[in-house]
Amino acid sequence: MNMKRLATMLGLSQTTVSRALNGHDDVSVATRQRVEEAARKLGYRPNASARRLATGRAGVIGLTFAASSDCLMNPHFSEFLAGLGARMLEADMDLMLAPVERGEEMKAYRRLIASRTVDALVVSLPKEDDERIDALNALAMPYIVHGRTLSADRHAWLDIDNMGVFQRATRHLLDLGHRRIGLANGLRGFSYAEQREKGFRTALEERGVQIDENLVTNGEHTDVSGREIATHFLNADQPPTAIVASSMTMAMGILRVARSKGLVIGRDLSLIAHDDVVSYLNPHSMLPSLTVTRSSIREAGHRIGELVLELIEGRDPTTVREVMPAELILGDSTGPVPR
Amino acid sequence: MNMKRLATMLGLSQTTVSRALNGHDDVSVATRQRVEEAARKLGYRPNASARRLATGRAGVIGLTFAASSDCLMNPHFSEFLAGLGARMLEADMDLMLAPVERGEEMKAYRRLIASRTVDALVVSLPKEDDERIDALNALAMPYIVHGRTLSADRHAWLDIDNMGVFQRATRHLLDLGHRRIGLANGLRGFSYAEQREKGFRTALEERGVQIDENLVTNGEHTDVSGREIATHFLNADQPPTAIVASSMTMAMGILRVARSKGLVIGRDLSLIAHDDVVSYLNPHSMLPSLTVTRSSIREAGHRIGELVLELIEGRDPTTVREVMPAELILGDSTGPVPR
DNA sequence: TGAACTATCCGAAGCGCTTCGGATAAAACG
DNA sequence: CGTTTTATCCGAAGCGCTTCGGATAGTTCA
Repeated sequence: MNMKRLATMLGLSQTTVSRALNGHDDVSVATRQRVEEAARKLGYRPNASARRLATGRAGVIGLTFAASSDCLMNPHFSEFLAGLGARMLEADMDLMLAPVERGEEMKAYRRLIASRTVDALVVSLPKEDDERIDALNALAMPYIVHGRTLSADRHAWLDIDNMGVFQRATRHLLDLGHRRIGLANGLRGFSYAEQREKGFRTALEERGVQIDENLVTNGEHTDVSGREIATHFLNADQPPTAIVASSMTMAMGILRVARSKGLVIGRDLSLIAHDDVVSYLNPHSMLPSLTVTRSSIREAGHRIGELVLELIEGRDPTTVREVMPAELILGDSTGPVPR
Repeated sequence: MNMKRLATMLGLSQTTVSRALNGHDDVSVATRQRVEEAARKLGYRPNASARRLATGRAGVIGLTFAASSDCLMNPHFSEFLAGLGARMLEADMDLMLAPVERGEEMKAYRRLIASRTVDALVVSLPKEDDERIDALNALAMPYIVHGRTLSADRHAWLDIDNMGVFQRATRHLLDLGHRRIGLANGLRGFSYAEQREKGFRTALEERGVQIDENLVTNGEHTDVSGREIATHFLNADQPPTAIVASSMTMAMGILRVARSKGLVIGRDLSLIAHDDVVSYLNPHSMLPSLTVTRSSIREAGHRIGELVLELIEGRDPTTVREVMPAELILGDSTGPVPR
């Protein structure tokens, strides 16, 4: 069933049918209803390719995902997607997922853009100095970055205040008297991790606490990585009395190692983790309940959907700069420094 | 840059350019090279919509994902996607993710089909008697089910032997002398969960062990759910001496509760979990290392990609029936029944 | 009452690609 | 040497939609 047939069946021109279905105002109410009813009854759906070809709009936004192993973002990816997808659903748009090899994102972006498959892109996991920005800016395709680069004034972005939130977390530990604090951060290079480290360092510096570089570590957001780091920390000559972790999965690994060493969390060792609010990793279900810095990655996805729609409508990308709130929520995993 | 311009620049007809680029054999090697070179140099990419309109093929396969909260499949979803995506990448095809409200999948399928956005669909999480099968069979669109329904002869599918593998796991526990065995299964209704329960029951029945219905439970694949079930089990008058769990996340919850009750896993309580090989949930990194039934959901995704391509090529769907291997891997979480 | 609007509708071109059915010239054949 | 083949190439139609620029008839206005 295509528009031509529908039109002849109705005794109307294709033009009128098209305009009726698309809500133009030069068609009478009566005919519009007649057309809409017939379309529904006959199950008519415009051919997406034809419409795209004619309008130049795709009704699709694109994002890449690493088809090869992708430990880092996996647990967060689907949460983000769920939020983004919810918003796209409301707007009757689709998500195109382009699988890519790590670091080959631009290839996929170019393909999606050149083949006019998408109306906009969502760029994930930016580095501080991400080469994608320049490349995309040269390409005349709206895009928004989840996170931000050092040249955030040159692209649309939505982020959380990674630096601020880790600074707050570290300060909290300092307030409790801790002086030897370890950082179990995400992988080096990614903007969020660099910002978090900066927050961590700033908090220590502003209190005049000497930073032990052995206590500043990076790893994947996995429990394995958390265990490695915790082992490294706790076997040191002067183990830290508190740890700030970049993800719940890392925190789980840390908890396990601490427990196996007979340490009581919240007394012998304090722990704060960042919680992206992944539904199946609940800090309250941990023992003890974790003190976390929390910001819902799903909500971020939803909001990014909103913004990307505005970008498609022509909003100036450089005006799109949003910081999602992140809060420090106290649990039982932090306590005063043991004497 | 479009094909017309490219053709005139080369002094060729559009036809020849098209045929050269698409590898037809009625164009000389010399011209083909000339065309390919020019296309590369000028960054020409065929407009996807136009090609789709002309060929009727979309170069896209579609799948739905629940935009609302979706605890059950979240952790497995991106793994599956990664496998599927890897295969699609090789074939230069894209994935269209249609966000849907739970249970509204058919709406999305119809939209994707009617608008000719996709060449095939991947159906996830089937129920035993899934209404999508009949609906899709009426729709003349190739699709493959990840899992299978009770009428598996009416659709293409790829699955693991859920029944067999849970039967094996249960038998193993019986061999170790356990008689009170609990099942922490996934949500009722889903085919995989029903099959697993069937395997569990069959193993017990074939040894003449009376089944205590209080020990047959269902829940989401989360650690919270695992904790609830474990609490329920271990507070009972006659707690089970062994548990079979449907996912690693559930197992984590169970471990935690057992530990908090002072039970030593592998001695006081045996535990087997199903492991979909999600990269950030590694049974070896657990303490103790878990005995698991293992089958990589990522590989399943990859294989499904392969099969869906064959379906698009016209392979008879009823000949597509594959069982992925699943193995029982012994760890330290299972041991002889305590006397 | 004739001119100027207004409300509705339509013809036809065009989006960028593929492909059917030739056309042309060179090569092979008897 | 005339006729088939073969190797290359091309014109034009068509995929299903949108939209520009009218066309028609009914209304309104001076």
